[in-house]
Amino acid sequence: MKISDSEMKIMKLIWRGGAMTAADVLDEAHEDWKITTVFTFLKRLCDKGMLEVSKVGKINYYKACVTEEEYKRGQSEEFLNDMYSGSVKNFLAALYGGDKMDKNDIEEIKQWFEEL
Amino acid sequence: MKISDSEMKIMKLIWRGGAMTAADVLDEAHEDWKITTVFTFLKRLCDKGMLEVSKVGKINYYKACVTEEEYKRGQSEEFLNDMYSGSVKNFLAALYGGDKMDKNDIEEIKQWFEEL
DNA sequence: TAACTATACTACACAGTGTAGAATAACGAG
DNA sequence: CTCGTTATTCTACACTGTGTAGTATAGTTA
Repeated sequence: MKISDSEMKIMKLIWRGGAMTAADVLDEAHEDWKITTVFTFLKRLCDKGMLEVSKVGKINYYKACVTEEEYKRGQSEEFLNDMYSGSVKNFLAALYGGDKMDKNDIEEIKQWFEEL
Repeated sequence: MKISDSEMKIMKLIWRGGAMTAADVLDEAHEDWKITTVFTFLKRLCDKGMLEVSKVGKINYYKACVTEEEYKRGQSEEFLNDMYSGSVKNFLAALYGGDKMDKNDIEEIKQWFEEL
């Protein structure tokens, strides 16, 4: 499920800080948003299956349904499928042609593989 | 530069087949497009810097300005930056947590690294 | 019971995309 | 030289996603 930049910003807050109210999000986002704008984003994130609400009294707490790791993994798999027929190796080979992986990166990755 | 699904379909045709006319694209795409629709897509691809036109007589030939490898690499780097602060290692580690990389994939990649 | 607060609902503008009709330009046939 | 044909450009419209927020509502409290 794709989310927009603003939605991502909110997800990051909630992933790092746990369940939050709309007011909390407004406080922590440091964006020039109205509270109603925040509610719109939160609602859309619920619709997209990223958040769920629990009401405590009249207060809505929004908490993540999907972890950051799950989300990123999902996005990564989708990207690999779209772009490289799902092949991690092809992806690495493509990057190797550019300047995205230098000697250091490669050493680091090799080492990481050794440790598996 | 991001391109849409239809635009991507056209780029793939041109990447694989070399410079083409709008009519060629229409023929090869096997989509239910009108010729004017094809011209719209081709124009947008030119505007996005993906194609360039050379006129031979009254006929436009559209050829790629960006190779498939360049495009994919660009997309991949953008993805890595957005999602994993540019770190290939973090990307691999994230996939490792899922089912995207099995033993075979890992062996394959290890081997690829050895050969570098 | 009137104001306040938290939330939900509705709305609008702007960009990107898919779609294509209408206008135009250039060329060849008569 | 004029007209139809062909290749191309221009213009337009609908639909979706996104950012943005005013307005309505319901529950709470002074």
